[in-house]
Amino acid sequence: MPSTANMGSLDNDINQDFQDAIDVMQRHSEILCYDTDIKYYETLRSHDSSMTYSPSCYHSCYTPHSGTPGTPCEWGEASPWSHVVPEASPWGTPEPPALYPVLPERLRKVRKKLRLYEYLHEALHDAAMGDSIQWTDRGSGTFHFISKNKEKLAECWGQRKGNRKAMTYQKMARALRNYSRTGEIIKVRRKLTYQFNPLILQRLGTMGVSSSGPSVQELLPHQQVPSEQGYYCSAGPDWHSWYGQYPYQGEYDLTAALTSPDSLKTHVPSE
DNA sequence: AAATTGGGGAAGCTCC
DNA sequence: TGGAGCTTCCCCAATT
Repeated sequence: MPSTANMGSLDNDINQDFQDAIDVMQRHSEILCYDTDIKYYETLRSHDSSMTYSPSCYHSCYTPHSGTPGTPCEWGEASPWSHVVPEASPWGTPEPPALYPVLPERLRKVRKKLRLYEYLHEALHDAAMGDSIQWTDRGSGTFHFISKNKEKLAECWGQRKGNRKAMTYQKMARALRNYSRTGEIIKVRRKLTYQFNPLILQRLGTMGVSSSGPSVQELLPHQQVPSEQGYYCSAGPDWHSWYGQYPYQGEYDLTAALTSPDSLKTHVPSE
């Protein structure tokens, strides 16, 4: 098990990196609208006005009690979940406003499309989705799907995206496997279990469910994340130290994969 | 043995 | 118009 001191050091490093990244993003990024969310809301509203909306199935842009359906949520707002299911947050209280930095009006106009890993992170904080997806070890970003209801989560994801056909767990898992190559999420060798990249987790935790943040590659431009590399080492040497710190490390055959010359010549985090 | 889960190739679609 | 990020289909292997 990792020492608390080491983890704290890593946290500090990551926090500093993310602060820098966020500063840059706030200066340069254009945030694009979740048009698919709006479309989904419109679909729901037209089909079933009595439907109970889960914030994971129907994104927070609609606040049932506010009387402003379809209004895109703004970054300056507190947790959107707090409108819908105030008790749902695992933190016990609505998200502190600090987690949703107030951005200039110009930057709030539009946001990028929601990405799957963002949706999953969102679902993990949604009590209504607790029967479909749960944290295995929140500290390490490990989560698992509940076998019985995993299809429900997938369906919600498909609805949220406005897919032509119904999303299934199989298809969602296929998308998740693609994350193995880019490093956002990897498969844990445990049934229905996956793990967020800690940097992604940190960004999601810092910025709520925004999708405008940098990719792993953007965050770690000095790292090589070649798709040709093995699936467990796809995110480079930082993952080596990362796995060294969290549970399930013994379930990975990482040693061989991560000790290749290529994987070691890049960034190795200081303690 | 059957069902479930995991994995990947490949083509297609939508959005930026 | 090209690339990213899925989505969809299909097939097969491994695990339960």
